Parts: sequence; structure tokens; C-alpha cells
Amino acid sequence: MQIEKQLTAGIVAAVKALYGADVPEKMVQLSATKKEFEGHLTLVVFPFLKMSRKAPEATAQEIGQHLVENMPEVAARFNVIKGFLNMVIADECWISLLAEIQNDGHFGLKPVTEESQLVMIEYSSPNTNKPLHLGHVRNNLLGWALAKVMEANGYKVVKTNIVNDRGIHICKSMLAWLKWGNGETPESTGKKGDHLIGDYYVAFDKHYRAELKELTDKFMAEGMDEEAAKERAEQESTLMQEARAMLVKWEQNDTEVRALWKRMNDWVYAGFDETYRALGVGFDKIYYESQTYLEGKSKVVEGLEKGIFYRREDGSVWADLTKEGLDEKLLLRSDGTSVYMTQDIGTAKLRYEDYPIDRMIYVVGNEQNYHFQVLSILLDKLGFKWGKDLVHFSYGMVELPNGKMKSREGTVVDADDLIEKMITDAREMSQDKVNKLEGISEEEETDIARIVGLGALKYFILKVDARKNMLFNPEESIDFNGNTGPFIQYTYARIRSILRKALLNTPAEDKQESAQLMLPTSGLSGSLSPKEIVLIQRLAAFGDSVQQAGSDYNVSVIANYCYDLAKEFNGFYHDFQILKEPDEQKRAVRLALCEAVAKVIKTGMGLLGIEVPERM
RNA sequence: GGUUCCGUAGCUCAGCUGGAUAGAGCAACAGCCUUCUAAGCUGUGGGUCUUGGGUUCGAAUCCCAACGGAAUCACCA
Repeated sequence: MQIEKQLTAGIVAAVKALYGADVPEKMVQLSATKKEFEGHLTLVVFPFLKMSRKAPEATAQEIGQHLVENMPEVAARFNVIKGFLNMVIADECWISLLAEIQNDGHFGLKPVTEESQLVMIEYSSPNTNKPLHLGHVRNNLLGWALAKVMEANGYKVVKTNIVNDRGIHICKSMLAWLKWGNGETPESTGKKGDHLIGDYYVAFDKHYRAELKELTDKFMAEGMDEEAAKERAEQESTLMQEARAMLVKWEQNDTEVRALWKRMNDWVYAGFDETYRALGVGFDKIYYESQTYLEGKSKVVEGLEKGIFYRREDGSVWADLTKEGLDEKLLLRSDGTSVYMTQDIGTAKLRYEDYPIDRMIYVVGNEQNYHFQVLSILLDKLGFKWGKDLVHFSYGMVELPNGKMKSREGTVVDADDLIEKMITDAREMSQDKVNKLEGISEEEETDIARIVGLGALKYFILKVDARKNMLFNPEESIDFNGNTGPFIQYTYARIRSILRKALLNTPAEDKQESAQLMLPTSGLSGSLSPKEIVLIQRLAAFGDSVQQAGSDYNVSVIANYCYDLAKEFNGFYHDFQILKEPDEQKRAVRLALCEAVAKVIKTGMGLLGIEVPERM
């Protein structure tokens, strides 16, 4: 970082001195030198040819020469290949860079201050009639990681969840429970509340479809064609009528219905909380649709009065977005009830009252792209200052080898099942390596299995670009080797093992671990190997990755960075002795490198919501 | 049909604010544990970066078109 800045300034000065031209810093394209060439940083000289009026090789030669003569403390030597100037940076620079990294307690992270902008991130947003599945897992992991990354970029972050706790879908579960539930509870059945309610939702669906088929057959026997018979069956289904009646009662605040609703939703929340805890995600503020939909209605009415929206003859309220290149959008049904969009407007209003939001990010699947395009325009029209710039963090579907998950085909991958399987797999994996975890308590072993299993799952999901659809094959278990979470965790555990041993050999009174492993400030002559320099360079790039992840809203950048770093470290670990290195200076540098790599891995993985174990 | 997104090795994915001979992992094959944790390391094979144009000293990357796939365009949420 520091080195790049210095070199950039040197190049600007060189161009000025050699060719008399002032060039902006951004014209200086420096990148890490490819490993097949000698050097650390490479300058692309093509942009300077207009000023030098010389061939690329000659230009590179001149600039390189100038740098070596004028800033020998940075630029040790250079070589030129075609239009590329490869600079070799002096060892001392790398050593002091490593020391800087070590001394910076918040390396790569921007501080959050009073003046920081406030970003609200909405994620998760479950319905309360079914347990969470793999799609929700992707959402939750992305939302949590994004919040961490935004914090690391110096924003105040409020994590929020909007729970879709009302509507016909909940009534279906309630009705099914009343009809066929025999008073079952999570306690009486031993089932998680969300799963219990999900089972009743499925039961409703099963009975409803049976009824539909029966009615359709009946009407067809009476001479109707299939299309008409189906439509009539839907209208006359007693189950659906009962569910709708229940929804009406709910809206009328019927005591009994509300009590049942509350009771069953509470079961679901208890279930969700367990899943959230297992995933390691959480929220600062939870909104419930049952509390926001009325706000949405009043906001729409307000917009109607201001002439932003209009009412049709049947009483329904619409927004005309044809000027924006979109369609007309329904905001209130003719019977006055609210739709999805209405609720989102209401939720926005409450949030705006609760927090001084500078930026709003919605972590919602890409099937809602159109919805958020519309929402952005509507909020802007209604006067929310962040409406126009709201961010829809749109992520792709998790697909199975045969396409989307379908509950009717039983292909939905349940979140709780998946988490449990990951932990079991991790435990089996570590039992094959008994010798490593010798003398470890049962408790710690369980915790390691949890950390590693979840690490594998989280990394598997977070390493891929969020906006792409991704594939999950339930037939194959998620890997623990190669480009995986456990690979990175393993690298960390390895380093920790070395550091523990290093500390055993030092006087006990200095308990401050970091102080023990700090580089001495002087007396280091250098003589770093290329691998060590590449590692330092990789470490130094952490801040750039954090920044890029934040400005692109792309958390996979961090995942890929952590993998590259771990991969690089493993090569170094394999080739070099650390504790057994006889040269004291070299040992000190290597230990410092270990300490810094461990620190950055822990921080980086932390941004992804992935824990790292002290041993595994 | 309109809009948006995606197309890179057999498979899963990086690389995309233009830079050198396009990278990892998995799978296959061949090696490396009396030495700091082998969940590791090294090597071999594997590519028309969907196709065709254009811009440029230079294109997987930017622009246009075509082809293929996904999502969406409801008085569902």
C-alpha cells in the first residue's frame, strides 16, 4: 500500500523530469508482477509513449533507471519486458510494511465514527408459515456478511428484518391446525415450532388439492369443460373460503383468531431464532408486517391526495409509471386491502421515522428485481430521500441439478437439516485424524465440528458472486478440501499451533502475546525470500479487497482473498522452517508473518461471518 | 413479445474499473508425512473464454448483433 503510493509518486516525478509532462496518478497503472518474471510491482508504460515519443522498451528503461537513481531506498532494481517495467522493491520496505500491518490493530478496516453514514440493511425477511430453507440460508449469510463488510468500510450499520407475519398463508396453517392438529404443540411433539407450522401448511395444501380435484371432477361430470370446472372449484372450495374468512376475522381483530395467530407465530419465532443462532446471524431491529401494512395504506392515501397516485372507478389505487418506462402498478385493491408493495412503503415509512438512514440496502432475491425498481420510484415520489438510491442487493437462486427447489416435489433443502448434516460431516472428518485432537475435551471437539461444518457451508455459499444463480447438489456433500472454508480454517489452526509453541519458549511474565511476536524495530538486515515478499504483498492487499467488497457490494471478494492468502501461506509453510530456523532475524520475520497472516485470516473470515478454530 | 441478469476446463467457480503465455478447486493419474497439524504440498493431462462483427498499440474484460439459459412483466407474497 504504502510502497505503491511511494512508487506512484516517484513515477509521476520521473515522467515529469524525463518528458516534462504532468500526469495524473491514476494514469500510473501498477500491478503485482506476474510470478514468471522477476520483480514485485509492474508498471504498464503504454500510456506514457505519447510523452516519451519513444518505443515502449526504451521508455520503460528510462523510467526504471530514473527510479533506481532517485529513490534507491524503494526501487532496488528493474527489468523491462516489452511494454512492462518490472520493479524490484528493496527488502527494507517489505519489512517495515510487515511491521506496519502488525502494529495496526484494525488493519484493513475503516473506523466507524460519529460522522459515518448510516446504512440500513434488510435481510432474511421470512414468511411465518414454513421453516427456513437453503434459499433463506443464502440470503441470511449474504445479509450478515454484507453488514460486516459495510461496517469495515466505515459505515454505521443497522441490520433489520421484516417478518411477513400476516396474510392468507398463515391462515392456512392456522386452519389446518384447528382441523387436524388435536392440540399439538412444539412441546407435545418435540418438533421445532417452525417445522410444526410448516407441516400444517403442507397438510392444508394436500387437503385443498384433494378438494379441488374432487370438485373439478364433479363439475366436469356435470358437463363443464376443464378450464371452467377448475375455476369454479377454486371459488367453491370450502377450505379456501374458510381460510379467507379467517383472514377477514384477523383484519377485524377477532380475539380468538388473533390469539391463535399470536400463539402459532410465537412457535415459529422460537424455531427461527434457533436457526438464526445456529447460522450466527442476528438483527438490530425487527419489523413485522402486521405493524406496518396500515402505515403503508395511509401513505398511499396520502400520495393519492397529493395527486401522485390515482383511483380507478372500482376503487383500486394505482401508480402510473409509464413515464418511467414501466407499467401501472396496483397499490390498493378495490376492496381496500393492501398488496406487497403497500407493505413495503409502510415499512419504509416506519424505518425512516426510527433511523436517520443515509442508505437503504435490501437483500432480496433477483426474482424481485422489478418490484424494487418500482419501489425505488414510488419511495422517491413519496419524498423519501434515500428512495431513489435504494440498493437492491439482488442475489441469484440456489438451484438443484434438476432446477429449482419445489416443495410439492419434496426437493426443498431444509436449513436445519443442512446445518446438522454439515456439523456431523465435520465431526466424522476430524475423527479420521485422531492424533491431532488428542487430549481435547468433548466440549471443544463439538465446538470445532460446529465451526468447521458451518465454515464449509458458509464459504461454499459466499465464495460465489451473489448475483449469479448457484448450484447445490444434495447428492454430493459440500467439500472440506481444496477451495473451501475448512482449508482456510485449517491454515489458521496451523499457524496458531506454531504461535502457541513459539510462546512456550518465551518468558512467562510477558503475557502480551502480540508483543512477543512483534518484529523488532531495528537490526533486521532483510534477505527475504520471494515467497515471503509475495506473502507480505498479499497481506497488504487486504484493505483493497475490503474496500472493493464494500463499494461493489460483493462479499465474495473477501472469500476469494482469504483463499488466496491461505493458499500462499501454505506454500510458504511447506518450503520454510519457522520455529526451527536457526537465524534469529529470519525466525523473527517468519513468526511475524505467521502472526499477521493469522490475524488477517481471522478478520477476513469474520467479515464473512465464519469463525476460525484454534485447532482442528 | 418488453425489461433485467447470466454464458470461462468434464463439473463447481475466480479473473471483467482493457495489459504479458486465461487461473483455482473437484474429478483422473504420478509423487511427498522419524522433522513446526498431509483438511496440506508438488507434478501431469484438460480451453474456439457461446458465436460473429466493432473500438484499441492491446479484448475473456468495453460497444453492437445473434444464439443459449434464468428471472420478471398478477386485485400472489
